Formats: sequence, C-alpha cells, structure tokens
Amino acid sequence: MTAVPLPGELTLVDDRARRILDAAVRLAETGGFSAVRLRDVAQASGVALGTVYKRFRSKEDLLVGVLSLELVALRERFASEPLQGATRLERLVQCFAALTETLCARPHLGRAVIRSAATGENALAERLQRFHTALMELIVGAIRGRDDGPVSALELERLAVLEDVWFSRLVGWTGGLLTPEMVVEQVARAARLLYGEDGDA
Amino acid sequence: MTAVPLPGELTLVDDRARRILDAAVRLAETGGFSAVRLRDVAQASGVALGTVYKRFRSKEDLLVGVLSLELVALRERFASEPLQGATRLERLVQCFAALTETLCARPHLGRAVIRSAATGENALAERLQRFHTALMELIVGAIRGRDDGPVSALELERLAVLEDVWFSRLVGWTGGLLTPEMVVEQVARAARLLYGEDGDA
DNA sequence: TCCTTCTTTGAAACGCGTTCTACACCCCTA
DNA sequence: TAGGGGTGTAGAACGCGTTTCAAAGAAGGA
Repeated sequence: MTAVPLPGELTLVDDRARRILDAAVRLAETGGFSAVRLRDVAQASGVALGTVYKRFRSKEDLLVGVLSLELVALRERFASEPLQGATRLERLVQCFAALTETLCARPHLGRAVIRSAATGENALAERLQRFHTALMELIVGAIRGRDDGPVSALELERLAVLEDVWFSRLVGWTGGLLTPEMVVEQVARAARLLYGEDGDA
Repeated sequence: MTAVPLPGELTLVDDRARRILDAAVRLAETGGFSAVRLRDVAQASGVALGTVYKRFRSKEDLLVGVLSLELVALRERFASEPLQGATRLERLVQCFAALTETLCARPHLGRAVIRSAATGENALAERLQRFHTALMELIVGAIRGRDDGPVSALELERLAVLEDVWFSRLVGWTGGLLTPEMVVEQVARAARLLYGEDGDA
C-alpha cells in the first residue's frame, strides 16, 4: 500500500501529510478557501497545528499540495480510458475538457486550489513548477495517439500557450466571470487558432 | 483639475479615494503586498480605516484599483509616443513589452497588484472586468497602424489569447519563476505562433 | 538501561484584515 | 433655529494565519 514516491512529485509516503491533505480537501469541498481553517485541518487530521506547518509552509502551500492528489487521479483516468479523438487537436481539447471537469466538479475545492496557485508566492514556486512539468507530461502522454510520432518542439510551445489560456480562464472562473463550459470552449478556440483549422493529425 | 470620469472606469473625482490609492502605491512600492497594511494606508492618506473600507471592499480590491491609475499613465504614454513597429505583429509585441515594463518597473508594486488581481475573488470581478475591456481597447488602439484597416474578430481572439499568456506569465514572474524579459519573450513567441511568422501586416 | 536528538503536542501569543460601535459633523428642509 | 440623514472618525473587538515555547514521546546508539 505504501506508495513508491512518484517521479518528480510530492512523495506521499508520509502518513500525516496525507491525512492533512485529505482533511483540507474535505473542508475545502464544503466551504471553499475560507472554510479551510488550519486549526480545523489540524484537528480533523488528528495532528497538532505545528505539524501542519512542518509539512506545508502556508495555507496556500497546503491547497496547492492538493493538486498532486488530483494529478494522480488524472493519470489513472487517462490510463484506463484513453482519449478518443481522431486528430491530435481533438484529443487535446478533450484533454483540457477533462482537466477542467476535474477541477470544477467540486467547485469550492477547485476555486480554493486555483486561488492558492494564483497567489504567486515565492514559496509556492517549487511545488508549482513540479506540478507544471508533471501536468505537461500528462498532457503530452494523453494526446499522443496510438501510432503518432513524437511531440515536436513546436507543439510543446503551443501546449504551453494553451496551458496559459487554461490557467487564465480558470482564474476567470474562480472570479465568477466564466462557466466551466466557457473555459473549455475558449481553450478550444485558442487551440484552433494555434493549430490551424485542420489540426494536422 | 477635477478629472472628468474616464469612460468605463473608476471615477477618481473622489479626493479621498485618490489619496488612499496614492498611499497604497507608496507603501506597495517599498515593501510589496504585505507592506500595505490598511491601518497604515488609512493613516498615510489621512482618513479613518472605515473610510478605506467605504471606498474599497478589501485589500485586494484596493490594489486592483491601482490598475486604473496605471491605465491612465499607459494611455498617455501611447498617445504621446505611438508604437514604432512596421508590422502589426511588431507593434503588438512592443505593446506587451511596454505593459510589462510598466508593471515590472516597480517590482514590489507590480507583484502586489498582480497577486491581488489573481486572487479571483468574486468581489473583484466587476473591477477586473472593467480593467480588462479598457486594456483591450488600449491595446487595440495602440497596435493600430496609421492607415490600418480595423481590427478583425479573428485578431480580437488572438489578442485575448495573448492577454491570457501575458497574465499567466506575469503570475510566473510574481512567483519568481520568470524575469520580465522572459515574460515578454514568451508573449512574443505566442504571438508568432498565432500570427504565423509573417505577421500579416 | 540511560542519554541524545528529533518530532510532535498543546497552548499561548502576535499581527493584521475586517467588522462594529459610539460619537461628531455637515448639509438640507421645515 | 431645530431636527435628521448621510458621511467621517476614533477605537475597540473579532477571527484566523502564523509563530513561538515548554514539555512529552519516540527512536537509536553506547
């Protein structure tokens, strides 16, 4: 059961850290960012407040940590049911749709996480950097067709742009300006702009 | 002297609001987000704390309000010295470079503002929406060549994508992951991807 | 078994965003 | 000239993120 540390990512061997994260998720699910009071997190996970701070540098750090949980879930999802689209562009859009769905399915939690990620604290940089590369790998793997060639440098650049669009729009979603559907639609539109209408296989 | 309210934007006729904003800018310049203590803002601007909260809904709201000041400055700048680039793509990149420069020139202030904007609080949506449309207009006006045609719907979509990239990268900058030069460079790269290498006039 | 070192704990304390309260002031109308 | 509504002020109070500290365990090594 003890997970072998996933490459380039938060090692969750630490039982306490896991319990703390789980508690944070539960609290965030019901009441969002402000409902995650660290005193409550500590109590709900059965540790002392100091222990929470030993594992996570701040409230934002804790919530960003939730991302690595989501990442594991997404990896499994894509492994068990690969994307169906005929072209790479199609699969790409489906991929972002799935990511968006995952984050927006539990809106309070999603908003809390994105808000934390967007804070731009220096202390979060490391964790976010790790998440970013892991996400990139995940996407690259997910949109790669059965007998596709490798992903070119050009495509990586496009991907980076799309990730930026996705992130910005998610922030728009957390602000109540956009619905999840709009987020996906606008990422799709950006993808079409980048790939040309054809979506070159 | 009393400014006529700028179209679609924070009306700064209110003297107190202006003083509060100025004080916030001064404090943010020296010490960033955390140095903007609302008690200090109130004192420095010669009003009571309650008055600050009468004008601005939160600390973030206040700092986002600074954006409308910057906007005025940018408008003047672009009016007095129009962008020089030969193609629209070139002017576009110059425009984003100027925007980035403006925000990053006073790093503490810039970071504080972006951090506030990225928080994604519902209460900020209105102000940010206004800023967004105003910025869009500003860019459209700035990149429009002397005898250019109007900006097409396609170009507006491209612009929206670039703004997203810009925003995301700025967040990366506030997190210490990117330098201002990298921000500009990556927006430029995205622009080239969107416009094709030519930059179709 | 005792000593050392590291972690965890419980609880208090601090700082600051935010809210609330009581009071003064100003302008307007009767 | 009196009264009243809206705005500003001073200051206290509240909530919660974050830090700090003394004491209690827990794990290893001589």
